[in-house]
Amino acid sequence: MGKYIYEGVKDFNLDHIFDCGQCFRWTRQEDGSYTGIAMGKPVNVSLKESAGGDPAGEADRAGGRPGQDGDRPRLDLVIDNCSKEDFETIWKGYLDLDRDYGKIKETLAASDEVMAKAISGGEGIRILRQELWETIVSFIISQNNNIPRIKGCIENLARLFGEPAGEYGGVQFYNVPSPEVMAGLTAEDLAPVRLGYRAPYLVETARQVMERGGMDAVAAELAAARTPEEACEYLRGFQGVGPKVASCIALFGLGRLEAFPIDVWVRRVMNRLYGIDEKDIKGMNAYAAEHFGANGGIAQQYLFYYIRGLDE
DNA sequence: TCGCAGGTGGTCG
DNA sequence: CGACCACCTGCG
Repeated sequence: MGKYIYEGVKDFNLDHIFDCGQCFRWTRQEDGSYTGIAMGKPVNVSLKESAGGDPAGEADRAGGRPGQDGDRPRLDLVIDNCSKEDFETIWKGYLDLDRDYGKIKETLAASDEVMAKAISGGEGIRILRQELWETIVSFIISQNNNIPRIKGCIENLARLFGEPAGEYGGVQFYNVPSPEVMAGLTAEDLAPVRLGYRAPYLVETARQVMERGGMDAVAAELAAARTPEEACEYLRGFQGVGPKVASCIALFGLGRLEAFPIDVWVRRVMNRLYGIDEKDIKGMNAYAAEHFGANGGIAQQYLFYYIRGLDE
């Protein structure tokens, strides 16, 4: 399979998207592209600048007017190992390409001065629309853990217990094992994955999914939830899923863009930039609901990327 | 060595 | 309820 090229992509930065903690199965290559797997398809994603002078993103960052092309530089998105059909059915949705992030950024920046600054640090973020089960597994693993180890655990889990998903660049890829498979395992079986105390959480959650009729049934119940709070309440019924993990699943696995996951980084940034007490989770949720509204999850990503940039 | 890393579950008061 | 605290593991 060859390359698929999506011409004229805007508000799209590979590092902002794949290195902001929302996903764990993508690896940065030496050339700045990312190789990874989603929906059982391994691909490489890169950007190519077509003719034009200015550095990418400047026009948008300064509050550029959408709809005006002018002599703005054009950026093409290149997906290698991707057919036109795969692009239409998988990657367009996964990469959230149909959403107008320029407009969202304008809205967020207009209502909040701090956010205007945060956006300029991660202006190319997009919320990936990830698979539900993989998102549940990933964020249960993420608790009290660091990103390199989270990635390692997920790779181990896929390699040792998942189905082969084809090869790319000389590397064999594997899918995260299904709830059916994981429900049949024990925490002991999972020892080589090095999940620590999270292993029994995953096994129990897989069993709970099966008890509820499998992943499709769970997804249907979650789709019926009117609000992200309702979805989170349901998700918190799973072992190892607390408020933060539930919120991440709602945002990244269900596409509930209002969800506003509050982790240690967001707590820090909300305290440092808005003066809200670090323990006042309720206050932070209220602030997000009022100022960020339907775009809470996207705002959270800008804040997250921003504070990480400040600390590094 | 010991603390810490994108929290959660269990136990108290 | 809200405030603690242990917890697998690997790294600095």
